[in-house]
Amino acid sequence: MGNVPVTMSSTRPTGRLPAFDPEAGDGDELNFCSTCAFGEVCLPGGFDKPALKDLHCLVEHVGPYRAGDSIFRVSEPFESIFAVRAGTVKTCTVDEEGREQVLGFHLPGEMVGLNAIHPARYPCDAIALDTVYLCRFSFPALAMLATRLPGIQQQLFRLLSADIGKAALLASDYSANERMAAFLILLADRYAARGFSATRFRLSMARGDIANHLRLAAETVSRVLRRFQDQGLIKVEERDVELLDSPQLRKMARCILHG
Amino acid sequence: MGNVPVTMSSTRPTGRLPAFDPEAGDGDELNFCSTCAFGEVCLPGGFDKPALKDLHCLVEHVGPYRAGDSIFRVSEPFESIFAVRAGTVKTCTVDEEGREQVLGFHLPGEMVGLNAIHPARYPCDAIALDTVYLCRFSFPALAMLATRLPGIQQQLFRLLSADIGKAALLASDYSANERMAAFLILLADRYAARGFSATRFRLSMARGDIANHLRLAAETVSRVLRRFQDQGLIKVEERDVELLDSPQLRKMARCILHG
DNA sequence: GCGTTGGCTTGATCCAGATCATGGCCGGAT
DNA sequence: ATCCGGCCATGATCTGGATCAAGCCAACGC
Repeated sequence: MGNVPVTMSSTRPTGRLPAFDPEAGDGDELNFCSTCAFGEVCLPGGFDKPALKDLHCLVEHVGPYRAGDSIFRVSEPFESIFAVRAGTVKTCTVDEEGREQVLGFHLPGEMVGLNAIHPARYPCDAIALDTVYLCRFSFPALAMLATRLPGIQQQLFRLLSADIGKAALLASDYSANERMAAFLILLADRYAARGFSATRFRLSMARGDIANHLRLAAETVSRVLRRFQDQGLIKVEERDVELLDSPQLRKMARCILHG
Repeated sequence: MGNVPVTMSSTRPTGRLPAFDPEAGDGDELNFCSTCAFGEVCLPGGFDKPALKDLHCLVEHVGPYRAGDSIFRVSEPFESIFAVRAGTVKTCTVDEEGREQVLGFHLPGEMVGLNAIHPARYPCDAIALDTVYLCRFSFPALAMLATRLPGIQQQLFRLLSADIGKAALLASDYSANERMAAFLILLADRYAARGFSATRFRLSMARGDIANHLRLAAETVSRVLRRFQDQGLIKVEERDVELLDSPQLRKMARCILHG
């Protein structure tokens, strides 16, 4: 692994808070999750010390992956699920005409690979969009542990169930404005849930990826972002975004975020 | 429950195979799943007899529901998941403008309610489209049982994971023809997996529901079905469909069904 | 230096499918 | 019988966003 120059955010003042140092010690087996920065999110709850110790034996810290590296590829046999510790992961399928289909983006604290349990093979590619560090969980081992620790089983059920809902969100038929607003608000909420800024963050994915994910043309994404900026809703500079009027954006997106 | 006149299919010769009689005895606790017609599908695997007995204590047969009856409503507290024994269930959300959004249709042998685990409340309505019989599983009890029986835990993980993939399918951006073809082929495959005819079946949902689910206008659904019929791909009569050229339909849909 | 390449923006045009309007059919209520 | 409402089909028109085309800019290799 050696000495890795972690240049997570280079110059501009983004919302990234504590300069996460993945090379720091993982802590002892009783509280590694607290140094893992997102441990209490990906496997929360008041686990007692033996439970944490069991988890610690199970998890494997992997990375760094560089932008463009693949974490797993479609049709590889399913073995592990991953939690993002740092960076952003894109999951996507490629149909036989070579057209890419972006399934989603995974931020720090979120899981990747849950959709592979059923087919027992990864149904999609997982690609690092920037410098990515992961926690890797052998799924068979995790499932075995879950039979002993109901809290972990419960958390796995919750994570899986939540992903069903997430996947359904984007399935509906809404306007380009509504979809873009919902995308920005969802990102903001997810960053906020992880302790990052909810108003300033970096779009680690290319415009084309956003477009693909929202089922729009890249040109439309450009135009909608510009429109939002002209209306004073956001400020865009390269890939850095600042939400200037989140309430208004949320209002535009409320039909998608239902509730 | 009394003597219920089960008129599952009234006159026309659909693909429905064995006239399922939900009033028949549920069998003893050692093999109730074999009389439940779909038991080996919703909870398959070679469970030993004690496992089956445990399951039997857990499951509750409910129904009949009539067309339009709700099985659960959005925001009701989550308590149970359901397996469809007979009939078709539609799940849908309604946004605050009153616009309906059809999430999916659930055929015999399929589960309903898995997306409610995470929010701990049902995130959608579940509506019977015709005469519906269900198996009801208390989820807390099922989860508890799953800690003792790894096979059941495994199956729950698989079901949840499969639903993520299913939800992602319709999320992509394809033409009306492709979406309609995929819809028909998926229905055929799902019926086939349950032992029904893969070429003749009944669309228990209204055209408007299909349209909504596929993010099309009802008029477009009409036109596409007519076009398919004119091309000799299918034969439509009211809500009964016969697939005349499944390979061609599958070819049209292959980009959605990826693989 | 210069050309190249990839990501992004902007304008002009086009089209699949939405929307609007109409009418037919069927089944249940009066 | 008659009415009414839900469902479905079909033709005419409209439009949001895709597509095509052109150009900008920064990073990179030679």
